[in-house]
Amino acid sequence: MGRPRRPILSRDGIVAEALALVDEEGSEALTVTRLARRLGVQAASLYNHVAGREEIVEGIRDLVVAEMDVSALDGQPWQEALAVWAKSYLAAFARHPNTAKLLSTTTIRSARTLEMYEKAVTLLERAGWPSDQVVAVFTAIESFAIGSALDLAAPNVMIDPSEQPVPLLSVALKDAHPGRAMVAFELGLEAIIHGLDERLRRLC
Amino acid sequence: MGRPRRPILSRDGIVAEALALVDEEGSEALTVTRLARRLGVQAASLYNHVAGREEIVEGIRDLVVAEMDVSALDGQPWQEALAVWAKSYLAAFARHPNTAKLLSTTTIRSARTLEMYEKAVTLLERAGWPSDQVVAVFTAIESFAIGSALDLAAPNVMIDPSEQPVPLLSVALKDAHPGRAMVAFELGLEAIIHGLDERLRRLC
DNA sequence: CCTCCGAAACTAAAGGCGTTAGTTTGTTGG
DNA sequence: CCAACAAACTAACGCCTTTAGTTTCGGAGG
Repeated sequence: MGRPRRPILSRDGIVAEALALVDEEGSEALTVTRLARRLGVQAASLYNHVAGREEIVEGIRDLVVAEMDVSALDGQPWQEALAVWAKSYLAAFARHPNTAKLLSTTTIRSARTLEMYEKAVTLLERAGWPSDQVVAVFTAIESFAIGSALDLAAPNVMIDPSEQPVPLLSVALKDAHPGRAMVAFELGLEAIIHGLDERLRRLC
Repeated sequence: MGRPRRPILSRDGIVAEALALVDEEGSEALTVTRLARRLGVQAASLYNHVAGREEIVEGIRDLVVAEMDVSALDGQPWQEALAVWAKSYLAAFARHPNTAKLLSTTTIRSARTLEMYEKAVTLLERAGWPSDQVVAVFTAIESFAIGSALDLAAPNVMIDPSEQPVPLLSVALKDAHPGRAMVAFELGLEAIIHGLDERLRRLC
């Protein structure tokens, strides 16, 4: 016991291991105790490097957002730029599906995330969207992306045969392949951007 | 102690109180212990009526879904039907914003929810959507609605002045009124349904 | 070289969580 | 009237997050 010859822990190492833990065992597995066990250390030791569990979660957000193609938001035209960005958004969550639940509701403080929002606002303003609609447009796309990310990780619907029957649904879900969430996302993304495009044209 | 003269608990009463608890104190407040305290009872007593915490959550889903206008899915045309339904979907979550986080990821077993899905599938098949796209279309709309519901309950973005500045974002968020999530939803819903409409017309 | 300080691990503990097992007591059908 | 059952209870287990105080190591100043 006592201080080790070489430090075992670091903030970045803790966050990275936390992401690995969530990837491998799900979001409920992210407890300080289990994380510490993986790191070969007592739970209390983490508090020398991190203020608490919440800071770890926010660190995970930063790692996931880092995998998104934020530079796509510099591109032209805005429809294509948003589409590329949104796809990279979902792709990041597809690589870390279990993080979606963890990140969907907590307060956003991550600098990288704010930077991403700033770029999106810039893009839409430049494209000619009225200032009072810019946030709504971006929010709509991100809400769709978050919802799709959750769907990606969602357990399958359970149909209870003792309840009233749902024949069409049963058939429709029968040939549900993995990747069905991805297909729905691509379809919806195309539709929403198409619809937004038309709205902007009507405004001019 | 011992059996009371008149029963204090019931499955429905427990679930109703759980929804009230989540409404008033947030989704993290939904613990068996705190729920029992509100009901004036020991935690273990709930297990006489309910298999566990998960069943309570699924009961909450049933109550929230019951507030949605499922009958709208019987309407015509499909664009209007889906729009009315989706608005009632979000309205239900607007009345119970804290439930969104609770319900966004758990396995769906609620009979009312399955019934709703069945109606949606029926609607879209009748409207002429190809069978292999029906689930994707509906999933896209529901993902958007879920994402918007989460946004409704999300705490505000925190901008840390010590980090790099985000000028446009700061301005854009400055005049963010309550109801901004609702505005983004209406805008996105119109866009996505418009886009889907066009896709269906191209298919025919 | 020694001492002292801060860093980084530790142990111990408080207080909350979900859940199970077994107990007590009130109600009711035979 | 009493047996069976229902619905509360207490006690306990093994988790959880976090705080407080302790031990040991490395390095900087004398």
